[in-house]
Amino acid sequence: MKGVPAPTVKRLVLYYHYLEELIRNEREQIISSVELGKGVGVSAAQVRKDLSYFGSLGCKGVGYQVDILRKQLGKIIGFNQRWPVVLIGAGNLGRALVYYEKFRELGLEIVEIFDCDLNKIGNKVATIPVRSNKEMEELVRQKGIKIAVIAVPAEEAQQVAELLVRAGIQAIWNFAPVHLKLRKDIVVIAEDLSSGIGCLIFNLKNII
Amino acid sequence: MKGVPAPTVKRLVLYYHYLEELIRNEREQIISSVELGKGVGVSAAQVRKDLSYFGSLGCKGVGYQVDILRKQLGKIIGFNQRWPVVLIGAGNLGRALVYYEKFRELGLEIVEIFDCDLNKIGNKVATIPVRSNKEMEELVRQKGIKIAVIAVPAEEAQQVAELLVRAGIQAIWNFAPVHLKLRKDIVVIAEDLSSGIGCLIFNLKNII
DNA sequence: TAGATTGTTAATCGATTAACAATC
DNA sequence: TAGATTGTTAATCGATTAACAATC
Repeated sequence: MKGVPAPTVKRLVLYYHYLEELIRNEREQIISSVELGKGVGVSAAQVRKDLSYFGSLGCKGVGYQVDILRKQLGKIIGFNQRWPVVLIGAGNLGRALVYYEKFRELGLEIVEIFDCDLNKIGNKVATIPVRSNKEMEELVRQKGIKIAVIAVPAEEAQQVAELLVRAGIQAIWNFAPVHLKLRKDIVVIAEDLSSGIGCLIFNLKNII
Repeated sequence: MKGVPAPTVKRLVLYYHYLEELIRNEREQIISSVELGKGVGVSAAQVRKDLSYFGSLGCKGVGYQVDILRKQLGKIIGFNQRWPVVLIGAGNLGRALVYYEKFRELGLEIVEIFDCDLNKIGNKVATIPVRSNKEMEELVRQKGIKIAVIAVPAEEAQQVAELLVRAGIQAIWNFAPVHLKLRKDIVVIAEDLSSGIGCLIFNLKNII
């Protein structure tokens, strides 16, 4: 699965959601690249190209079978497995993520929460106790957890990330607006909300 | 400001944050494109190219003056103004956004919250009362608000968006994992967290 | 003057789009 | 068979990188 462009992976998720919605609403059994493209705001050629990275998922002259394609995309992306996850940072954002339903539906399950704030340690978020960062390394290693979510302030993110990598974490979903300097083989997804704010304001300013 | 690539705008925000951090830590007064690039994980050529869209912000043979560049970027992006914002959806994600400090620091201020859930209407989030969606159109129009944040379930997003546009909203920050079909002149920033999850899992699966 | 670094142009790279043969 | 639609190749487009003249 090397050689798949990053934008393609993002769109696979959009296709997946759209197909899910079709299934929920019991719409058509078959969908064409034109319809799927319209549904997610992408050209039909783009849809076909994206899907073609993973083999022949459709049927020439017919289209794609909705339920099968959904299942295949789930498998391709990895939504079909359960991934235990640690969350670092039990602030507002971190707590919201714990309660975020979609998270679990897609296979990510927060199983441990860590924070360095003594006022938060010992509290529970939903059913999960907030533990001290000092316990993190041992627990992550012991449970063999591979994925971490960083929801700490920008100043702490790099330090926390290094600790996570030392503990054996291989993929990080980073909500702090900083570039993490880590080993090349660590997967880092930057989910910086302020870049979204920036694009929003910039574009608005320039149409008004 | 037309012709600026979208990836460039995202990076401007990174530069802005990095410069802020330098200022907070009272580091150097001057920074080169090489250093700035290293700081945010981008090539020096990329930094210079990005900045060059907005004129000559540096000094040949010297570099960029940190505090001045920060201020200029703030102005270019639009972080120097205050933008009143409405939030639709007072669920976990919506409430977290209300408490999200960065938000206000960058100029976005949530001034109204709407929801269609009778159990939520009338409650307060921080100091802001949750109102019925039915009051939205009038209040948005009356206050002349231009920016909305959609934090409702996927099924409701399109409908809410149409209502917002009717009320005069010009830019939407959309957290629902759906493509909004709206007039071309409406700015829509898709902040779909599940696409982040997808990229994370996909990439992890393919290195293991 | 010598060294450093910008701003910009040209070259490269990669992603998107268009077109069409294959085939249901 | 005629119509529809995929999968794929080639053409286009746009963004990134490399190179270098300008200049502090």
